[in-house]
Amino acid sequence: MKKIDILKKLRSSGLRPTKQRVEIAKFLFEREKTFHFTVESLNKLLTKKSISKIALATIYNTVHAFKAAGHLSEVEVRGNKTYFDTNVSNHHHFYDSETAELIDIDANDIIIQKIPKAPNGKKIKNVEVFINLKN
Amino acid sequence: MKKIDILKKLRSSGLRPTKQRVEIAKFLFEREKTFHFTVESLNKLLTKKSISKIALATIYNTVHAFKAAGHLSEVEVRGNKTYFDTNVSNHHHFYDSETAELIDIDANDIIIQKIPKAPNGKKIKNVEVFINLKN
DNA sequence: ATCTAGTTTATAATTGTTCTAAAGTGAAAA
DNA sequence: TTTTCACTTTAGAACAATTATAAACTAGAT
Ligand SMILES: [Mn+2]
Ligand SMILES: [Mn+2]
Ligand SMILES: [Zn+2]
Ligand SMILES: [Zn+2]
Repeated sequence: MKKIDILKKLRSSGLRPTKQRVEIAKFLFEREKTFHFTVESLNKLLTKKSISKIALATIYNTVHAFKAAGHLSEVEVRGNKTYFDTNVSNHHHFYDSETAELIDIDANDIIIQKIPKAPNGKKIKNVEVFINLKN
Repeated sequence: MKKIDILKKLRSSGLRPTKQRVEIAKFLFEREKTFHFTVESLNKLLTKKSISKIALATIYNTVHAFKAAGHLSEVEVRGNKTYFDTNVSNHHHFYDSETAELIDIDANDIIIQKIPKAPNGKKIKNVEVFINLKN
């Protein structure tokens, strides 16, 4: 992902491209593979990597803005930390509880044959499959 | 579920059947349908229902003991509260984010036709399907 | 009845997250 | 340029969920 795309991504989220936001955005989006993270882990990685320290509140704010703009999604994982995902397409996950690591599964790699109908007046918004792993 | 079963359930968990634990256990297990709850919601319901007040720490302790003994399971729901489930069999859920309500789906009501193989050396422990609802 | 390990409880501590309000910054107007 | 002002960052406070602590309190064995 190019620098110009990072700036586009920020502006399209209604975010001014400040030093901190650019740094966060580059860290999140300039990579080949999906990145799954918690705010805590992101903060640690950013602290390790960058010269300038970014306040935790700024990381929360920026991550939430990206989520609101649809550039990040939230993944549910047991425990009380919130996991985010740079893959915003409809997909599924393996979860390795040993390493607390998520692995993407492409939506096409899981086919559900039979599914119950939604209850009284409700509709199905989406279906998430979560595959727990063991050794 | 009979009183005798409640006592059995407690003893089988290595828990002495104290007044508080019996009260919690009866509230959780003496019902027809699955019960999904958070510690907060359970605490409110118990406070409303029973004469004696049970300390929050006791509720946490008891719920965790039941979970450890396999009498309760944990369900992952977006947000930072932990959800518990009296249904400990392998099953799936509808989730209505409007009402923050979980609805059980029998394991047999979902058939997965295609599933990717587990990564390097890992095995599949279980598969959880989470169906988000909308209106 | 006595003893003891297990239990309950109020409260403190910890953890993850959100809020606040003061200081900082930058693009555009004057 | 300087000024302006809305937007940002930040440290720390506040808040919410959970876990730890340690003193008072049983239940059940002796
Ligand atoms: Mn979670
Ligand atoms: Mn959760
Ligand atoms: Zn993912
Ligand atoms: Zn359930």
